[in-house]
Amino acid sequence: MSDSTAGRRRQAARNDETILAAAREVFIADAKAPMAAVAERAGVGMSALYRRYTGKDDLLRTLCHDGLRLYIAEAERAAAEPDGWTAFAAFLGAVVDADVHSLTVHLAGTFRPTAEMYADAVVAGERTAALFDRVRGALREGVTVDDVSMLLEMCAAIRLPDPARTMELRRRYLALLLDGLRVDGLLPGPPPTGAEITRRWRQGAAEAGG
Amino acid sequence: MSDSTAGRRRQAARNDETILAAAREVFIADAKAPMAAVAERAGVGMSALYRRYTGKDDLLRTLCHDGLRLYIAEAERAAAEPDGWTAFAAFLGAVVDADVHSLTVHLAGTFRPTAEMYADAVVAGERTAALFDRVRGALREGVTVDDVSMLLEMCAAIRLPDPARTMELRRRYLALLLDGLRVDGLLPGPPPTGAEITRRWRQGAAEAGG
DNA sequence: GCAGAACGGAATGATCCGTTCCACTGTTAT
DNA sequence: ATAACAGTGGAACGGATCATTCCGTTCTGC
Repeated sequence: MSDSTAGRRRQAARNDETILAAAREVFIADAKAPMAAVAERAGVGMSALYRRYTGKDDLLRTLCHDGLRLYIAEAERAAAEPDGWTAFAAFLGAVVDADVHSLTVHLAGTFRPTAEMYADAVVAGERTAALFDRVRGALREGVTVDDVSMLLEMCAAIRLPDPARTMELRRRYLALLLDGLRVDGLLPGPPPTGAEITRRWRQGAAEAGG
Repeated sequence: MSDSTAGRRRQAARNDETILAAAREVFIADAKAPMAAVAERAGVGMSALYRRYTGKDDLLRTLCHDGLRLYIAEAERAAAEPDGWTAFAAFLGAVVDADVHSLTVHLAGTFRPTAEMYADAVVAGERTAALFDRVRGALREGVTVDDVSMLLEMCAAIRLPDPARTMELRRRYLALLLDGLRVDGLLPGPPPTGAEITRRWRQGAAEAGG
């Protein structure tokens, strides 16, 4: 084999990446897209998909897990930042930009999560909490780390046909939310509970709304 | 006919309301719910639905138009309030509580809108602008009325299995957003354009994200 | 009683989609 | 060379989901 540029092996290796990237794009744009859409976007046939993944579940799980790992990686990268608020804001910005939410929460519930994925979800929660603790003093009373999940959800709801414009607007409203977090005064209603947040990771959570 | 309580006519008249209410509940919970789900929720058969509406489109259009009218009604009710900020906040609260967004924006694009609906959408925009103008002075620089649509979209994204809890949390984050609107300082990125907002009312806007 | 409005719910027909299958193409090892 | 095969494209299959229609029934208004 060595390095023949157009070898079958080479093509296959390149397809590994191509397919994953195509799947990410397609499922970020529409969580319920058909497998054929992924094949078309990647410019490959169905066989190329099913040779690599045992089924749609498998592909979705992979994508979701990758998103989770990205989330953790961004949290750890941000943690290195000396200023707590900068770290917190940069982390949220990165997560919003990468549309991690569409890759994780919106895909979870579609398949049975791995034990490993569940463990990583726990880690993600811990990393978030660590960043959150560093800014707690700057935030208004009564705000909890579980509120952060909801803020991310809200940002993910901003969705326009143009991805670049979507990112721009999400940043705009993320800034608005972050400013809101530092205003004085109690917010109405109890914050979300941990159970309300993690429920999404259990299988069977029906998609609602469209 | 007159007033016999259990007459077929009476039952039919009551079904008019029952079906509409059931449809509202069902389609708020899931914009893509099947007609059978509406029938079941209403406790009627399919015939009762198709006797009243020529098809699913017709029912959806009716629901959507009702939502639009509710939006306008709430805007006009709020306009009577002497204090501008109170009016603005009360209006947004009412719209969020009624989940008007799920009834209008999320349903639009599923069918071809009536000319009358389009006209009402314009009126809705005017009423919103009128309320907005009264608070513009209190808001941070660069915020436009089109931002308001996006804030409503963000609130609508908060969605839990329990409707009461959903309302509670939406109120919480609406308060956060409103506070954020009054912080000093420019927000990043240009605000949404009117075209970006009204695009949803034209037919063919594919649902994205799930 | 009778004509028919109103109804419940099963049957229909179309569409969509995950998955499988098969013929084909280059590659590799002998 | 050439056999054996990994890798592939894309058509075909089978199940599921739905909007809509249809038919037999019930009850009202006269």
